[in-house]
This record gives sequence, C-alpha cells and structure tokens, in this order.
Amino acid sequence: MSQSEPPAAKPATKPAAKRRSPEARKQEVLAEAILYFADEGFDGGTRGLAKRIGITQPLFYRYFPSKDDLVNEVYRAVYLDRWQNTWETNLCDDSQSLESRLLQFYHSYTGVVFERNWLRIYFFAGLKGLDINARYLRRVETALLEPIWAQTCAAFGLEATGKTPHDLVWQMHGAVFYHGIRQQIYGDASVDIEATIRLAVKTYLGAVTSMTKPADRSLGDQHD
Amino acid sequence: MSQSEPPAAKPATKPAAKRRSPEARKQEVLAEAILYFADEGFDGGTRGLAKRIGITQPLFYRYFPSKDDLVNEVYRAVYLDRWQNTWETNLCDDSQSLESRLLQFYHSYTGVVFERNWLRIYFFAGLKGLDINARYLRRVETALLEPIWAQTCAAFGLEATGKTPHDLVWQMHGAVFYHGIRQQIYGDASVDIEATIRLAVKTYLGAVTSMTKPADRSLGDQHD
DNA sequence: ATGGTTATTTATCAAACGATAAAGAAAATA
DNA sequence: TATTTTCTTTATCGTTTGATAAATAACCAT
Repeated sequence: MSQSEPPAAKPATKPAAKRRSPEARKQEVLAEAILYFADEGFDGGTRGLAKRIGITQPLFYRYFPSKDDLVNEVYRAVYLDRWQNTWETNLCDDSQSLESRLLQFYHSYTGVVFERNWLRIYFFAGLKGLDINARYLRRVETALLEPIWAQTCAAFGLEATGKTPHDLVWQMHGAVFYHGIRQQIYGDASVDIEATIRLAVKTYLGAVTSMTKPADRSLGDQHD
Repeated sequence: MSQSEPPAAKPATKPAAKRRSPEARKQEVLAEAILYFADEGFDGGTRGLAKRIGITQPLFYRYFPSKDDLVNEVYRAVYLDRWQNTWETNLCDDSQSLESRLLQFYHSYTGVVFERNWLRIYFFAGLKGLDINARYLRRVETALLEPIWAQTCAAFGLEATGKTPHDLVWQMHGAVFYHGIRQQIYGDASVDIEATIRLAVKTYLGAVTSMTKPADRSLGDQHD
C-alpha cells in the first residue's frame, strides 16, 4: 500500500473523489449501483457502494433522496431502458421465415437478458415481492409471446384462439429462460446458449407442425 | 418501587414461552425458520424470527452457535430431506410406459419443488452464491435427467451417447421448472401445472420420435 | 418441600445500518 | 484577488443487527 506520491510524503490520508458535474456523478453512481446491487442484493449497504465508487457515503443523499429512490432508478435503468422495440417489430416481419425470426429474436433477447446483472436484479426484485417482475412478465406476454403465437397461427394456417399465447410458446420461452438461470444464477456455464435456442425453436415448430396434422402418428403411447 | 401491583388484573407484561425439551424446541425453531427465511430472505433478522416463534432472541444461541449455522440447517432440511428416492427408481421401472413414468415423476417432483418455501429459499441461496444450488443441480442431472435420457434411449432404440442427458431433457425440465418460477417467484398463478407437465412430456416425446425418423418431413424450413 | 439442573429471559455490547448537519475545498463569478 | 457557489467530506445521530453474560424461573430428583 506504500504508494509513492511525487509531491513530498503525503500523509496518506485519503484519495478524495474528484469533483464532478452533478449529471456525470449521478450517472456514475447509478452505473456502479447496478453492479453493486446485482452482487450484494438490495440489502447491500450504502457504505460498501460508496467505497466501490470512491466517494463517501453521505454524498449519495445529494443525488438521491433515499436509498429506496436509488434502488428504483436501478430498476428503471435495467429493465425499461434495455427493452428493444425491434424485438416486437422484427417478430412480425413477414419477409423472413418464422423460424429465422424466432432464432434472431432469441439471439437478441438472450443477449440482453442473460447478463449477470440483469438476471440477478430481476430475481432479487422478484423475491422481494416488487411488482416490477409481474409487470415485466406481462409485457413479455403481450409484446412478445402473443405476437409469436399470432405469427405462428398465420404461418401454419391455424385460427388464433383469442389472443392468449398457446402454452407451447410458454414452453419454448421457459426452456430458453431456464438456460439463463442455470448459467447466471447457478453458475453452470456448460452448454452453448445458441444450441439451446436452436433446439427450443426447432422443438416448438415441430410441436406446432404435429398439431396441424393430428393423426400423424400415435406418439406417447408406445410401450417400448 | 413503593407501590403495590394490583393482584387481580393480569399485568399483561409478557406471555413467556413455555419450557420445552431441547429436541422439540430446536425442531420448532427450524420449522419456523424455514417459513421465515422464505418470506424475508436470509437477511431477515433473528429478532423477527424470535417474535414469530414466541421466544426471545438470545434463545437461538443455545441451539445454534450462530445465525449461519441455523441457515445451513434450513438448507439441509429443505433440500436434502425432501428428496424422494422413489423418483429415481420409478423412472427406471420398465413395467410402465415411458410417458406415464415421466408424467408421474413430474407430478411428484413439482409437488415437492413448486412450493413457496422451497423455491424461494432455493433462489435466495443461489443469489447468495452458496454452492447448495450447484450441488443440487448436479444431483438433479445425475440422479434424474441422466436416467430419463437413458430410459428414453432404451425405449426408442437409440444408442446412448455417453451418459450426459440430451439437451432435449434439459428443455423439458426447464419448461416445467419455469412454470414454477412464474407461479411462486413472480406470483403468476394463471396456468394449470398438470397441463404444463402433460404438454412438456408430450413435446419431449414428440421431438425424440422425430429424431428417430430423420426424414419424416422438412420441418423448420417451411417459408409459410 | 428442598436443592440442583437447565430452559428462558433481561440487560447489554460492539458493529453496521440509513440519514442529517455542519465544515471543508474546488470551481465559478466578480 | 476576493467573493460566492456548490461539490465533497467529517462528524454524528438514532436504530437495528448478531451475539454474550448474568439473572430468573421452570422442571426434576431427592
């Protein structure tokens, strides 16, 4: 720890944070808070976060009225700001095959969602009972899964049964999402994510196909 | 205190916990701790837990050396003790069809795992970086998913490619597990769990079937 | 009843928490 | 340079946390 400061022997008192504009400082705090709360959970102390940033703890209260306000801004930054509207529009773009649209969507979606900070904060919030998760899930359903099912019905000539997405869509989505959980929450980074996506999409389309021709073959009744 | 307390009217001071045997008391504390930590997370205070049980806070330290020790016993009680060896044996019972074995297994498995306390503690532990989750997941893989794949290969006449379960098994498992997450973590209790199980098993068997007859039909390449 | 054992409580500690007020120091203005 | 502004720190408050020691009270054996 013996850092040799050029101008004479510094008393080694404190680094002291450089003075910054309120705008820049607030952004810096927010960015570091995302990393910090993703690591420690929302019970992480403000002093630990301050040390990580290199400022003193009371400085937070110049930029955020309370810790809760900081936490809420973290939510907003992680969830709302990372939502890509291209997901929805690309899913409905008829110029490509449904399969390639799904592959492309999940490639982009998992690129955002299967990130350590995103997923951990998502579960921290869910366990804390904040309505953020339920609202996000509803948005996923209406803005992503419902279009997926509608597009599927259109591609396969099925009549859409109301707007609610078929359970098969939830299954595909769950299979992909579970991969991210294994990877980011459990720390199991074994399998390739792209392979999981390809298999989930292929299985989904295969299941829908076998829905269209009901008497394809008696599967599920074989007694080995 | 030169004053006489009214002898009749109960002072309404404190209930005072009834004296119990160490064995019984420890079990009671452990049982309540499971409920408490599932609600509050592992950062829940020992005083809150004490009030819930109806004892005073220092009494914990007669039965558990520290809070961490109590937490560890909660893990053990929730994960290890609820594991059913019948899962593994029933999955390998050839007298029933593979489909009914899978349906029966997931019915029993989700009955244990899709319980609020189990799942919440599971994720609290996972987010805290405890190795419990990784170990449990490895047990699921070796004791459940590998047998499922082996049985599947046997039923369909496939040669098992090593022991590692095919990704299709992970997909089925993930689809089912994701349902529990939506239900217990996000609070979305919309769909029926049994329907999810049936669909996941059916989709899995269908996908395996289409693996056996490769040129069944060109699925996944249709341009609507 | 009497005395010993032990389950439980009261009282208390040191540390860490979120938060506030006042002092200090860098930048901006004059 | 002198003065004002404002970003940052020091010092501190009140509360809550996990944990310990000593005092109380219930049970058991005699």
